[in-house]
Amino acid sequence: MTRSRHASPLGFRDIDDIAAALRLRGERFSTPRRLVVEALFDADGAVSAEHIANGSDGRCPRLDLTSVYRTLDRLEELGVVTHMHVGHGPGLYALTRRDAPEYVVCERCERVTTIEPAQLEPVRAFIGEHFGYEVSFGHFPLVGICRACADADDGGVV
Amino acid sequence: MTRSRHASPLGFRDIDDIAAALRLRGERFSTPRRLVVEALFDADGAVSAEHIANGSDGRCPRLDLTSVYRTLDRLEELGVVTHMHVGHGPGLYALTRRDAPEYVVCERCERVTTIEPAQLEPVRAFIGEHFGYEVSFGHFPLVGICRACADADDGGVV
DNA sequence: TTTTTTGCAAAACCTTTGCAGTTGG
DNA sequence: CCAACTGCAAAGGTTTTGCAAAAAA
Repeated sequence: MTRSRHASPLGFRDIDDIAAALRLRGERFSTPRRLVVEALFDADGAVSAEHIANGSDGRCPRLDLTSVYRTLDRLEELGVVTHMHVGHGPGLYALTRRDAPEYVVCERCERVTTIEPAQLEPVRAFIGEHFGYEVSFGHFPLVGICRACADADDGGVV
Repeated sequence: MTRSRHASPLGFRDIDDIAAALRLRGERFSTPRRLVVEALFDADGAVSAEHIANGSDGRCPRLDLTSVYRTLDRLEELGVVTHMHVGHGPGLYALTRRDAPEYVVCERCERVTTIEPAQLEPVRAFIGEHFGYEVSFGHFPLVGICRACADADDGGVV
């Protein structure tokens, strides 16, 4: 099993890895920055800046929202963080994954499903061929109705 | 050619049609509302509330932004208007088309391409089958890079 | 005349900017 | 010590809400 040290789903293995990347660029790894990164490691999926600023729902000390946004911006420039836009809500941030996932979001319940880019290759090819666009669903996810919500409709409306 | 009176691409044929629909619901067809509707008829594609409020680039009198938003909301409830979200910008409004078009937007130049829903049926089927979502691209359009911008990249970056 | 609609002001929401003080290295 | 970072305050862009004045029917 001589696998790469980067076999994990994350581009950066741990907090120290990210701290090192920051220091390498002359940036500092302050307490607020550490808290933001920890919040992202702890998070179950993508979270809003406010979620992080509020202490990940009480799991860590509160931070200033501005600092969180600034930290997330820096981390995104570094490639450590990626954000996406779900519906009308705030931007959602997550640690960058090496395989750059794409998403489908339910516009009813906001459920987010992660998809491996390779699985969407047929869609990308079709749209490229027929309409001349190179589409991607990492920043602005696909939007639709998930099966559960569709089934709920059947029960309620029909 | 005994086609339906509704053969036009619009669900409502003209301004009087919309005025009638409003009055039918006990609503009034005021001057501001008429101006909003005229702006939509005049518009080349979907436009922002601000574009309408500012008089569609001088082609009609200025209106209060709030009233424009309220009018657009009412018209949307009536089914006369539909809005969509393009990138990070403001919502864009257009008269509802009977064939409910879908869109692809270039995230670089904001070019919006209209697509007949039938043409995207293969995409819808694929995503429904593989991921269990009924997707649509009328409210949150597909996002990608158009050919022109992709070609520009080739020139500049390579 | 009566009910709806308007316009203005203010606020809500998400995000960015400016700046003085704090902190990491 | 000094550059980088933080927190606060304020503002920017989009949209919503409250309310008194105006207008439609």
